[in-house]
Amino acid sequence: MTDKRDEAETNDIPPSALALDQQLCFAVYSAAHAFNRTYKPLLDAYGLTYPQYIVLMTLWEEDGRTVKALGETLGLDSGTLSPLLKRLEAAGHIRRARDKADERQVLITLTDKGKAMQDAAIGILKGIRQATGCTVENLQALTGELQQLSARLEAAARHDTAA
Amino acid sequence: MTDKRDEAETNDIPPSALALDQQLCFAVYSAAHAFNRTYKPLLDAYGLTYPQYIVLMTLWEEDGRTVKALGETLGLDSGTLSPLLKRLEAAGHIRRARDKADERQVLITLTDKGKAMQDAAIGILKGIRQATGCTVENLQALTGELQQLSARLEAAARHDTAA
DNA sequence: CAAAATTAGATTGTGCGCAATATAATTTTG
DNA sequence: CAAAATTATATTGCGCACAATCTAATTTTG
Repeated sequence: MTDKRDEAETNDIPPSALALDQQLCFAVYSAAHAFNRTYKPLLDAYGLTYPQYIVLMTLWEEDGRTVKALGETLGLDSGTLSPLLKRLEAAGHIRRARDKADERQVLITLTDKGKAMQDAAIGILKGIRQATGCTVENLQALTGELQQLSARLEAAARHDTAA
Repeated sequence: MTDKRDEAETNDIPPSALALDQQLCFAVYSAAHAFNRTYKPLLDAYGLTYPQYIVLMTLWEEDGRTVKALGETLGLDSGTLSPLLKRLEAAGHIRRARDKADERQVLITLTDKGKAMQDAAIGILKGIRQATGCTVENLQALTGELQQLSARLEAAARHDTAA
């Protein structure tokens, strides 16, 4: 067993490594699409998309957040959130209002309709869990590994950009 | 330890389960974005997007495929692929030509430029592996788990649609 | 073989997702 | 306190992603 010699262990790339079905990035990309396709019929019943749904989830955890705070939690910028939030407002789930204290900020608050969606979310969550076919422990383990992976990828991106 | 009683094990949902950071779907969604952000600077150098890149990867494995075959491999439909393939053709990476034997089909073939990108892909792959901070074994294990997850999600979606 | 059904792609419309830019409000500095 | 820098959000443009629809080609059926 050769011990890890710094980068040596990541540098021996066999030709077969370019095969699509061996790449983690593609497995993640496909799983994201698979989740989206699973959520779609469940969310269509409420006229929501998955990104809109996770915005509501964020607000259920803490209402009255700014657009910036939502963006940091979800990893999305204003170019994505601004129109999305307008659609959520048009659908009656949220209200958008400039902060009186700092008019640069827009505070997002749930309407009664937006709060009520939380009840439906329990049912949706059950449907998704069943579709994954995973035990709760299995779900938690995989979730944790992906969170670590994302953190490392973002850290690497930050390093390269900063350098 | 209570044995699994059919659905019982998936039905006890504590309120905290709606927390965003406990959801596998969001971990997958975030990891997909993180990968995309990591790939972007590497692919920008060649004027490619990640979806365009995986189309090329598919063609490196087997050239001369139809749009439908590409769509089945990648999980994408013609609404996504048609314009994407036109951009890849405009950039000189592929050629599109109707099949003489069956004029409904369009055969996609790599140009020399498209084949040459395969050399650059090795370097990109190294950069990505380093950014993940994972060992090869770790990458393979996670990839396998996600492939199983996607398969179960797609199977569940197919069941529900068919029923 | 002609009508009906199926199949492959392309097109249109809507909604992300993000870079680049613009605008307005606030904070920092000289 | 006024000019400069920073901050928060909005807008624009481009590229996925997918449902719905359309056209043309092929296959199936009567």
